[in-house]
Amino acid sequence: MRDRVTLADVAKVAGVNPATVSRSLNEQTENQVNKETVRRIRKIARELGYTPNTVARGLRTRKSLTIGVVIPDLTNPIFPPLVRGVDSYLLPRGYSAFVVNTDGNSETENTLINSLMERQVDGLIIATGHGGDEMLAEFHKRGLCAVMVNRESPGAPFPAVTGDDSAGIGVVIEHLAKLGHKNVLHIAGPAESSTGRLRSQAFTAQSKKHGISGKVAKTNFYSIEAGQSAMDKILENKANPFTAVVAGNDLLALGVYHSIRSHNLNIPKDISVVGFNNMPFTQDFQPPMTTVDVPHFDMGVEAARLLLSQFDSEERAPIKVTLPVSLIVRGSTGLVS
Amino acid sequence: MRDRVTLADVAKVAGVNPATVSRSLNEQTENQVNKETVRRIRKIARELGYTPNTVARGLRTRKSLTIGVVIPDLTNPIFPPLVRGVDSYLLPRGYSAFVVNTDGNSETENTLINSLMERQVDGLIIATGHGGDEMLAEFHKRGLCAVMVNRESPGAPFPAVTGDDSAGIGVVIEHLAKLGHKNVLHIAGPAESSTGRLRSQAFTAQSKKHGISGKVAKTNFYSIEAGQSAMDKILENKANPFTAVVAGNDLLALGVYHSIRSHNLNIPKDISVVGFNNMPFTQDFQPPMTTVDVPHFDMGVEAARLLLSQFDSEERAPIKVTLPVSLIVRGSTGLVS
DNA sequence: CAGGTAAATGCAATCGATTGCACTACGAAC
DNA sequence: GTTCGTAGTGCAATCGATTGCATTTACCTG
Repeated sequence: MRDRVTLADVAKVAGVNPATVSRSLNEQTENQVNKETVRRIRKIARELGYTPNTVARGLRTRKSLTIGVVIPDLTNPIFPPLVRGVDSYLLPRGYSAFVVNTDGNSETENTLINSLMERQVDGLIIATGHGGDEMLAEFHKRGLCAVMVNRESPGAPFPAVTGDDSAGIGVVIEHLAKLGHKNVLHIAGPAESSTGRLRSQAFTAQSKKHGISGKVAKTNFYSIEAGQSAMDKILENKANPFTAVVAGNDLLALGVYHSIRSHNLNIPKDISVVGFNNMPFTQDFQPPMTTVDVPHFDMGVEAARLLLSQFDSEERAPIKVTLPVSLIVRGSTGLVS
Repeated sequence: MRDRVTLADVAKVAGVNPATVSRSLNEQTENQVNKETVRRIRKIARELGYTPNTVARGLRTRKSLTIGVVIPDLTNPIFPPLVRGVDSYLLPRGYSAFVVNTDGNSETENTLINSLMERQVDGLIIATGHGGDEMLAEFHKRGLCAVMVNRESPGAPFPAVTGDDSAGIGVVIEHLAKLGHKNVLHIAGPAESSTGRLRSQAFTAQSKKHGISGKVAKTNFYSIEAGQSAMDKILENKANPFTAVVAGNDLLALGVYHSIRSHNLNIPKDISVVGFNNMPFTQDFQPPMTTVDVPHFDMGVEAARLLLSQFDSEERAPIKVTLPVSLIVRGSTGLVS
């Protein structure tokens, strides 16, 4: 793209100083310029096809109007809605989002965050579950603006937006208790992720509260494969008394589906299964999945809102926003036979 | 983020000119500087925590190392793999991707592409199905680098990467013919999209070739809702002779699932259904969906590769890359009863 | 009519990095 | 002992827009 029209080009045609053009085109400063001149300059700018150079502006103003969004993996279907939520708040306000994928690798995460800083992002929205806590603390000291989403940040007092994991697990256990389940298995998400830990803790606490015998199996990733292999291991042990499985998220739950199916067992007749997130397509699985709806789009909106609100205010309180979740009962849970 | 370390800061500490620091830190120019000096300066830069300012560099070099990726909607599960493919090629080469969503709205598309241009993207990867052809032609004249993916661009001779739509529909029809289907319905994607048109044309041609009576129903969007309502309308007409439905993509096919189910019919016993794309989770639907696998990740890689290759070479030939597709037979297609 | 005020515009520095050109040494060649 | 080449650095312009300050012009007031 060559021969771009610059402020100076417009100024030359209009016979004025570039400064005047700059002021005329900016709504904040146009009142410093004669109304008639503004009209004339705007017209010329339009005719010449002038487009401001955001890069040059960013250099001078020290604002890039760009936000970095750090997620583990875009192909996990909970993230696209979250990103869209972020976008929906940022775009009308002149901001754009840079989305990067860490694949759960904290080294990759460091590299990518650094690359985002080099690109002068004004702030970060971080949705990765684990890693980089010491780096975040370092960044916080240096005055970086960031908001955590779907996670906490023990080391750095950034604001955080999360779903109500604890309450979500609560309604799940309550639901299973009502159906008569006494022995429930939790396929927990990775312990390095705060959602993994929180849901696991809540599971143990709530089980006890409802007089349910709750056991926990661990996984290293939030993925279908991890869920399947964890469940496979459980089912190999013939003498398992479980009548229901609470998975750390929907992907793990889907892995559990695969495992149960491959062992010629029936959901929910033999084993009930519950997911977490209500990601797209869970209602189309066989059977439709009972899960906990988490408002990911809204989480994105809220995170973006919090981040931008930090730019104005000097104080940076470690605000915590917890969004309500709700149980979606479908066909994967049933009465104990 | 205040108090960033700049080249000048490093230069002051090292007691040299900023130019020398710049040359020392750049692999292309470091041989212009004394080896010992380079070593010293690099050490100081590291100790001070210097990070280059990509914005400033971009202003001077007229390269942003940024690529704009224009897609209709990130929540359509075929796009995350495509974006990841683009990323996987760009990142190791120092580029980053700006992803924007147009929601199939060509006015939004214009706005967003303009915003990307203002941000000085070095090139564009465009995956939106329709709209903006005259704008693309204009951009092409002005020397913009772009690659179309999953679509053609009649108005502008940009390179394009697509799946082999025609061959895909071919194997689908062949498959259905073998199963004995004589009356097949095509729920076509929007006519404004090149995939919609191509698949529809291929359907008509291939049906004729195999002696199948092929009818076409149109939709305005690639969405579950559009597929469902289109199929609802068909099924209201009691006297329909169709034994199989070929949907324009998997989302439309899923809508067809919903419609068929709500009419208390069975897939594939009453009606066979075929999708297109093999998007994630199609194998987990009830029944698992027969569909055409399109290598979206590879399409992203290929698009990125083509785009970057344009930067070097002066000539910009309208290359067309067609990636092979393959039929994935699952449970949603069966013999005619 | 002098003096003051405000509106409108120009001037020039600035943001941070890159790069063509000029300059200084130093060693080699004649 | 000049002259020349070359390696190593410095100087200063540049990218395009923004903005504090200076300057001009016009108008108003006493």
